[in-house]
Amino acid sequence: MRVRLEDVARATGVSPKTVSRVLNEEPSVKEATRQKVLAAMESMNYRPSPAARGLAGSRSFLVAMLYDNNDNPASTYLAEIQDGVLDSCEAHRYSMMVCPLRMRGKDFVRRVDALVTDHHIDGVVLTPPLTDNRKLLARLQEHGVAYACISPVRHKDVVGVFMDEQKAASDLVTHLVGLGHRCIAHVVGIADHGASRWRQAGYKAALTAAGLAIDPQYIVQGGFTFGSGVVAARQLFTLKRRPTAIFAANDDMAAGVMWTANEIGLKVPRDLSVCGFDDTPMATQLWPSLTTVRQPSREMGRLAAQQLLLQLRGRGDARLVQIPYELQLRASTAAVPD
Amino acid sequence: MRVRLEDVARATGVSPKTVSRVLNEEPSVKEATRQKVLAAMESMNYRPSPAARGLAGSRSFLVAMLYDNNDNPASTYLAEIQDGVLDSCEAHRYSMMVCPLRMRGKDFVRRVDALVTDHHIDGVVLTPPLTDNRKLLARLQEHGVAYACISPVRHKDVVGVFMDEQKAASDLVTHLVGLGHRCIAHVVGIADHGASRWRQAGYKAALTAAGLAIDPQYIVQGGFTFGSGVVAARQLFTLKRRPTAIFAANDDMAAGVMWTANEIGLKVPRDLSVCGFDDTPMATQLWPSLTTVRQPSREMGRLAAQQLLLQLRGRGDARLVQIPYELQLRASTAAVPD
DNA sequence: AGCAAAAATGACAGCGCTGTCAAATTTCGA
DNA sequence: TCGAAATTTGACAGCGCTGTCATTTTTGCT
Repeated sequence: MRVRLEDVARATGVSPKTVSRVLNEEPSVKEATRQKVLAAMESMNYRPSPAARGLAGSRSFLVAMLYDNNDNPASTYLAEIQDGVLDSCEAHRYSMMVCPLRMRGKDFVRRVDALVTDHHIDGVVLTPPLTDNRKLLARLQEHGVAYACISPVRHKDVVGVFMDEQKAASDLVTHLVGLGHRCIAHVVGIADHGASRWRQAGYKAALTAAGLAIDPQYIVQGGFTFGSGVVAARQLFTLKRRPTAIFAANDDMAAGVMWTANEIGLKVPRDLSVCGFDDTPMATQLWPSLTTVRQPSREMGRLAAQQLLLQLRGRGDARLVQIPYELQLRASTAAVPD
Repeated sequence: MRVRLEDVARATGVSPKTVSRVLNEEPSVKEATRQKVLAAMESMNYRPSPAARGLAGSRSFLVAMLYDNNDNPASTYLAEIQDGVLDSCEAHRYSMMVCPLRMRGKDFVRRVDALVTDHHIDGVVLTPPLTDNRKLLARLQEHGVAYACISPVRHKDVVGVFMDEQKAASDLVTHLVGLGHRCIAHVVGIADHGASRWRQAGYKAALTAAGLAIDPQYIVQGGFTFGSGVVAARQLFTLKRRPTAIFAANDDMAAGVMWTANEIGLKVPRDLSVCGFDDTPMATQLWPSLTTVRQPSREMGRLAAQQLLLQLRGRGDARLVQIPYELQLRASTAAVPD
């Protein structure tokens, strides 16, 4: 029925162990032998049994993508990252599991234990805000499970991928300033997310650099959701000196801001400039199309997984890769008229 | 280190095989024994090794969610279904893998072979348009892999979940007629998708029922993407008798239509009513919010997986579940003024 | 009470691979 | 040319569980 390693061994005239060595790319196999075995594997269409490898060996060739689905119900962001991770996994014949975790709740870390123990996971890709959960990281280390992070807050001794979000946010706000805006508000994301911190810091840095004061009234809390953008915008619109531009910490909230602007009859960008962050598909689908910062989620997923696999396969130095950002200046921002 | 089945057996004073029986919910175990074993498992925090179970037994407790990622790059629709499938899997201690498949290309079916053979997959959840790929279904049957379908075209001998999309579309268009619209256009989805066929059929049925003629000019081809909605709308807007309402076969295309309306200065819903289908998150985030049909993707994923597991666990009759639709009448549709 | 049938349990091999360690082969310097 | 070291290969056990089949215990009936 199934072609087993033993079959390949017999066909090649070597021992099963040698075939195993070839399969696992172990060093001490004579080149001629390796070629013979490889050829036999190919022609017999041999495919190793993950179950057997996992059971017998110390590796499972399984990686998991972990995410917090308290704050992230089925977002495009995660779907794209997942696609990227999958890409890298397939390239190296690893399999991927997706594991939503509810970061709130006591059994959160135990879920990880279960996962890791059950499936013998070799490594995980962590998405924010899991990337900086101390307990989680500690637990993974205890289990000897490697991990790569996407946009982690702490960069020390971490492998993965990140973007200079603060600089990007700063550039974006500087662009608003360049358009003549002086009253620029900011809708903050979920408090303890790195993304919120960096984007807010960038906002402040740009204002300061432009010699503008930072008005606490112009900084309102949001939660990365469309709805929270609506709430924040309503609050901002009641201010006596209404902002002429609003920088929302992500596209969803920016969409909420634009929606609210429409609701009260403000015309974007004539009466109000709006910009977001992430460049989700929605950004180009809104009217007017949204000025934002491109964050290539899929590529980030791919790179993070790539670094993780580098580590797992003992192939040289995995590192924290920086990925460039890109401003997307579109129709939702314009010069302030006077 | 790890708690094994044997450890539980020793602690309980029974043979490993009996513990195995309890684990697999086999019938012939005395209730008292079962309870003892269950208690021991619990207190020892025993978790079976999926690798060992897969290797030794005939089941892997693994299901895969298959989708075609040629036409579906990282959509919310799939992400939600995935969430739902995951829900059901976890409820029954099954694991899930996600498997993008490129339906174009020769090795498409071989990818499935690989998947199934490699991981010994017990069953798969199929999403459109995979649900009706004859070759795929045949191959799965050959492999003895059970499957459940989400919105399959053919309903005969199929397990899974579906909605009466034709009726829903018809209701929606009837609603437009009720608002006084007589020139109602339709943007069709990808040609061979069931969704496209049903929605178009519903459109036609509603017009016919209302005694309105079906004008081929008012039916334009789209591809389920925002961009294709834009293209379709531009085409419709050049017509001498411009439609007063456009029913797009999904929300993405409806968003494209609305975007294009904005582009040429048409005000929705004053100058044009627009409606979509699916009720993606975007529907409420557009301005004006989109009239559409609610399709509970997550619930559908959950139900499909549930039926699949019913089948896998030999628990009675899995079937094709019908799920009710729900019209979401929002701000993008209004009475035609005269 | 006694026996056949049914129910419950156990012994044992083996799923397909890898880790350990020993054996065979090759390489290389003197 | 020979021996020690390095390289390459192989034998074998066992990972944690389940399938098969044998054995023991219980049940139901006369």
